[in-house]
Amino acid sequence: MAKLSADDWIAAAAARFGEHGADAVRIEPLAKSLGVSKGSFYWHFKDRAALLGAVVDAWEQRGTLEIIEGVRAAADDPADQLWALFERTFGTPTSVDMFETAVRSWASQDPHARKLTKRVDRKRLAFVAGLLQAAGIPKAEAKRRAELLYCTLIGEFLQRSYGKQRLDRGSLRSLHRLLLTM
Amino acid sequence: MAKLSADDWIAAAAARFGEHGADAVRIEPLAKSLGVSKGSFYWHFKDRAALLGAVVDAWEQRGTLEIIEGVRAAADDPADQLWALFERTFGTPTSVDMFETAVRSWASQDPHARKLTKRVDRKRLAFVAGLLQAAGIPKAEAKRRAELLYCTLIGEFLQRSYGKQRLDRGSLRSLHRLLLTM
DNA sequence: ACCTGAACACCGTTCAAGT
DNA sequence: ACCTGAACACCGTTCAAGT
Repeated sequence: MAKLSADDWIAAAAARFGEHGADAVRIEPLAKSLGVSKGSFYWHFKDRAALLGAVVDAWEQRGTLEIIEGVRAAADDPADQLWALFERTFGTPTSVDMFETAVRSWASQDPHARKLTKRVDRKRLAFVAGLLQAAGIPKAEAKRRAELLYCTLIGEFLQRSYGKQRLDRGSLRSLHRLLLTM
Repeated sequence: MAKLSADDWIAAAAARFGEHGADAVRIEPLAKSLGVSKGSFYWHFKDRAALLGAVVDAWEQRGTLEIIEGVRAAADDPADQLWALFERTFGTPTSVDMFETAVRSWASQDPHARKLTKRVDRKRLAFVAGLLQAAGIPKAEAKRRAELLYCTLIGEFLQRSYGKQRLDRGSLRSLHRLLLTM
């Protein structure tokens, strides 16, 4: 039997976290699925909170930059970039948006997740506001619309977690048009 | 010592549910705070799931109609009604919007909460779509905008739970204007 | 460096017994 | 009709001991 690393625990925990929330991350079942005793967990982590902390840390890494880079590469025109952003966010796979929702629920309970989530939100908001400005919306209004758009996305994620259908192409087109209205 | 009714348990559970989510609703601490043994809980409810079921049932009663009535009474002009709706939803007290978020997280885990939340969402969406139609937006577009608005509200609630500032008057005004754009 | 096994605390659930 | 107290299972956490 190969020995486990902290990363093995984080990967297993992240899977459960994304599917069923922070609460479904339990040491004993995790240990069983990894084929070790639950006691061995405490060699890798101080406690359950430390494991959850590592899970959200890993999310911050990949959650912020990937999409931004993708959007920049996809188009030059700001209106097209906004559409590319829609495709990458509203069109994200279920596993990703479940994770987004799980972090936010957890952020309401846990100070570390809270600080980290706010940082992620701030970066994304700045990016979207910049994009709207580039499309000709005045700065103050661009900030407001960025915040509205971000709320819409987060709300869509949460509602999908209990079975709402994705926003269809028509709704996204309406949103695109409204956000760029002068 | 006065004996307890099922409603006493529901009230105590609803308070914890709204503040810290379904997960914070634990029988033993609840029993302690009510001054009885945890065993007595099982005279009133089949199990923990039944208690949570009763908590969300109570929410459905008051969560759907109160606001709709209030909005209808507040104004006659559809645009003014939309604004009255904003005040009653984006301006809701923290306890209410925490509860809204908690139900939705719970709905992703629990079939009963899921069915019930979808029913509540459907009723509210129909009301908002009707309101936008009355304001002159064509039916199909009114539906799309209602869904977008509802996403925005739910997203705002979730983000507030981890400390985001409320949308300010300026943002709400922008949203109001965009939703009524022809 | 990584793991086991036993121990203890906390909480969900059951149930026989109490008033 | 409503509650207690003891019992058991499950899981978080600790720790001495193993390799």
